[in-house]
Amino acid sequence: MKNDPRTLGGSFKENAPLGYLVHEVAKLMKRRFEIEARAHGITLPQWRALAQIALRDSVTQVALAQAMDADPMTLSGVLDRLEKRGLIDRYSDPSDNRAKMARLTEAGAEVYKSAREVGATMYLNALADISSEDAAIAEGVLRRMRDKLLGEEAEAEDA
Amino acid sequence: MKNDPRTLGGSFKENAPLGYLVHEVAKLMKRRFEIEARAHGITLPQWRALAQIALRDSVTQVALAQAMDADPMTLSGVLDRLEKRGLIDRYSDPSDNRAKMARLTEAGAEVYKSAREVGATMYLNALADISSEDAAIAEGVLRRMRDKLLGEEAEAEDA
DNA sequence: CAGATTTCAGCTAGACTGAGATAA
DNA sequence: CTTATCTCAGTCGAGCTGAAATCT
Repeated sequence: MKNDPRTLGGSFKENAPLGYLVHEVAKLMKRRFEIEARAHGITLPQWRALAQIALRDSVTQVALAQAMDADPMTLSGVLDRLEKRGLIDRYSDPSDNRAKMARLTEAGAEVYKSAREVGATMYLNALADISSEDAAIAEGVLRRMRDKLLGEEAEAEDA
Repeated sequence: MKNDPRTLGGSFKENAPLGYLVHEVAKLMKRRFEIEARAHGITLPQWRALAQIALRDSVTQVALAQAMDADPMTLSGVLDRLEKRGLIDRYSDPSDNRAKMARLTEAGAEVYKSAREVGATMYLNALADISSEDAAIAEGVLRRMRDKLLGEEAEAEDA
């Protein structure tokens, strides 16, 4: 037993504001996903990379890093691990020898597929008994929060 | 420039589902908070620990770990860093010599206060131009997702 | 005795920074 | 020459595991 959610019960947990809830839900989803995906030896960032590659068939690392909102060096590490496990394949961009492209191997495509099922199952389960209207509103709220935060980041960079 | 959100524009970002959005917003809030809080040399988990201690005046590490949904060993590390920075103080529970209690030092209380302002500002800013009705619905949705995920975790432990 | 609480030692993946090679 | 792309080397905080010390 790593942590028993059944013995929590405090006033704080019940009154947690949106910011905390976002954090908590993200943490729980990450943990849950990684437990399920452990059989394939992949983590959430690794799965996100696989998904983005699958979505685009083949990408440069710059594009991948942007899509995943990750540091280029961080991404390099993630791809190293995926490559070592034989899930992806790196080759230099024929139109730009500086750039490297990443694509899924067959094994990678399989892992991606089963991990996607794991993720989808968890996701649908978490959303069960939530009306699609409410889900849509929540989605809109989060989207606006994201855009606001992204905007602030852009501003900070200009300074 | 670590990452430029202004050059993203892809179909995925615009259609990201709730699960992804939760993850993205959590990541952005974490990053933003840590940039602002760097002056005090604290991270998000450290701030969360400070907040939970402040909220309760003094706590055992077991209780803290539960409140933060963290591993006891992970928490021990977080507290080590806070103690080394002189922000908290550890002493053994007079009623149980195995347990150690943590409480804020004066410096810790100050850091907590200013970090709370940073967090609150960021939070209010992110929620600007979102109606309180929508925010309440989003809160409810996230709360249900959290409870569902917690429930699944409890089930998994029983197996 | 069993069980709770903390910590030690050690591991991993991720997120950074600064610097450098290489190519556009 | 300047800029972009990736990687090396190194650091850090976080999150684990297994095992031990200590106390109830």
